[in-house]
Amino acid sequence: MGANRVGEFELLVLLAALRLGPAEAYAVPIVEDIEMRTGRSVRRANVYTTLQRLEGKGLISTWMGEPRAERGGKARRLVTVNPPGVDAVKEAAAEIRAMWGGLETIIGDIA
Amino acid sequence: MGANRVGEFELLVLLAALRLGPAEAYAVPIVEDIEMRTGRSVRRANVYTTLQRLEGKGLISTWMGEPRAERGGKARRLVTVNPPGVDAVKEAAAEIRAMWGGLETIIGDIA
DNA sequence: TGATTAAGATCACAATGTGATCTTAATGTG
DNA sequence: CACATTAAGATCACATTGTGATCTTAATCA
Repeated sequence: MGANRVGEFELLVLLAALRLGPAEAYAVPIVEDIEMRTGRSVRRANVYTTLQRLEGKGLISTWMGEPRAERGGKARRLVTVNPPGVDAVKEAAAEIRAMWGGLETIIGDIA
Repeated sequence: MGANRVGEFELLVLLAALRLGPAEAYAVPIVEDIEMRTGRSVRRANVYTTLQRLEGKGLISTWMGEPRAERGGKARRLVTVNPPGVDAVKEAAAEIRAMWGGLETIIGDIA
């Protein structure tokens, strides 16, 4: 427990991968998901770096998909979140819940 | 907007300082607050490091309190969260809400 | 054949996280 | 009075994570 704490951006990538699902999770839509939801700008390169680190920790697995018959239809590196990755996400959720508790009145419009 | 993104641990320290309030926020209870709520173990030294960095960014201000007539009653370095610090916390809250939205069914027991 | 497009990849450096270690200033005690 | 004890503050180095610059590859289109 707690052995797999992830960084802030790593968590965003895990969440995007979970939302997209194994058939659709690869760097480009991961970038789009994070950008659209948070409004911040994300480099594809940084997603690759992070995917490599997450895979190194065993939190995700990746594999190359099939090339597609479209312009620029290069094979995609698809992503699936492994059970330890899901655990890390759940632990992050628990931590967030614990730390934000009771602050609504102090900060205002958290909820 | 978005200019003051804080790291994961920096955010935990800001939240603890907000919860404790200016009269009670100094390193020792900040450590206790984070440990009790998250269950993770926190070094006082790391809180000092983080307080220095947060103060460097202008997100908090600190000052030395009065020594107390108790054993080990050394002056405490008290902490107050400045308006930019509150903004950073609100931005973090917004980001969390945006990124976690719609994942309840996928992950299970988030809420 | 060369342009265009979608996608993948490496690298270096910056920012943040974290453990080891030490110091200081107060009171208690033999 | 000297020394122990306690609460608190501080510095440092190193590990981990975040991020921009830059380049490559593989597909179709003109």
